[in-house]
Amino acid sequence: MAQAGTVGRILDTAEVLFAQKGFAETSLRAITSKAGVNLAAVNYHFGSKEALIQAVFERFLTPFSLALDAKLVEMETSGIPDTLENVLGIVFRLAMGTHPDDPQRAAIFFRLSGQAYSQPQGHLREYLHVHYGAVFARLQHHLQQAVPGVPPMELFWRVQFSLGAVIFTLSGMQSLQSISKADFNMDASTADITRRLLPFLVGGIQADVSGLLHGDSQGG
Amino acid sequence: MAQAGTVGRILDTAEVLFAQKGFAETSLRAITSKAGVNLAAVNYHFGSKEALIQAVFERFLTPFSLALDAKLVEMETSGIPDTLENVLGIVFRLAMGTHPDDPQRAAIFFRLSGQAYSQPQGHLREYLHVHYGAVFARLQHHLQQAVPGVPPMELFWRVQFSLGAVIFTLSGMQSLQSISKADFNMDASTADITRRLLPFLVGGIQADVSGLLHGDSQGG
DNA sequence: CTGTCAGGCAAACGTATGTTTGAAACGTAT
DNA sequence: ATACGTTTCAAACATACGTTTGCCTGACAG
Repeated sequence: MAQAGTVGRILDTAEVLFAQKGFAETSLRAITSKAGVNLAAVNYHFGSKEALIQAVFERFLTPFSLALDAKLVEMETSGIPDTLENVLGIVFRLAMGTHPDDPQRAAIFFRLSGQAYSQPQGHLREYLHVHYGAVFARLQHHLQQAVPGVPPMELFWRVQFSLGAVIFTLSGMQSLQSISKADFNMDASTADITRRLLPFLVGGIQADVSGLLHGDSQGG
Repeated sequence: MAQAGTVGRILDTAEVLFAQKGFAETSLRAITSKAGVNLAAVNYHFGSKEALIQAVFERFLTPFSLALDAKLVEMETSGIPDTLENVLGIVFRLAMGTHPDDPQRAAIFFRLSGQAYSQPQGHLREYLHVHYGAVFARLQHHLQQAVPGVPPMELFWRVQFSLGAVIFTLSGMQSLQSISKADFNMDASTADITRRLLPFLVGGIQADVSGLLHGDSQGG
């Protein structure tokens, strides 16, 4: 969280604020004042606010994407079986561990992803699909190996459902924590939640496909 | 979609725009111009933008909440067993059917819920918890009957995961549809997705709880 | 006809935002 | 020391927003 230059400080601060409050609700003035840099620095170094958002994602997703790809390849070569637990475990550990120094970084990662997907126009969504679609396809392929009984189309949607469960939960974790604390008198950390998420996702993805025998071809 | 008075037209339009673009990104000018009413009408009839948001939710959630409560009571009295399929089926059919004339209304319902939960400050979230917490508790109770083997704390989180899967997917359905169409050359309707969601959620909620034998007490 | 009042209207107000500007400060090579 | 490209800075700009204002309309009661 203590990058030297102006660019780094802007990215560090923007990343946190975007995750906390969303893109539209985070003003450049809020970023620059908290980062201790001049307001004009954003437009000078990045060009626009939208470019800054893109830069934040690039800094986040590129290392994650590369690491995930490497881990999946490593899994193939070393003959580790394609089980849901293995594949999803890789994703989770990677998301949690891209920045081991900061335990809250994983929450930021998921919250940012959630903000990106929630974007109405979907500019960012398309950007993500273009730049990181290959890794996503490889991930989906491994999941498909894990559950060959689930048609590809069905798996596609179940991955989306899983994404929703992860991102939505971790995005709203602050509020949910207060609720769970009130109802159950218990605290819950990010690691706690991800530990609970894994069996839920496994159960959902490998659920029975009876009663879904309609248009589940696997074209294109 | 064609309510008579100015108030109704504002609510109808605001509901759609809020669901499409979110609260902050939807200006009063956009609402009033699309609704064909004067800009000042919102502040005149509702007092403020935040009050309008609250009014939109109230109009949406009150009938849904009442209907859900009635359906759950009806289920108790008529002796229908508390299975996940039954309970979740009620919720889905109700969400789809609160406004049978408009098939897209269900998507709006879920998207609005997603926007509410994504709200950073959580004002709306607290409002929802206060006004509709009882129905939610009853729903959770029935789910608990369906999966007695899952500890209450675990069930609480799995319901949150399920909410995430539902809301996230249906919120981003427009973008997802284009992706699924590109990758699988298939279209997907809201009814399609909810049909796919049910087995996923059932599988996730009733998943094995082995390996989660930590602090799963059920205090307060 | 007159008075009253809720509702509708165009216009303006104050504020916050993203962006741009022009000058000052800095580092570096000549 | 001088010149030059880069970076920083305070200030302003244009725009969009939520909200408020003052006037107008139209119906209805006296």
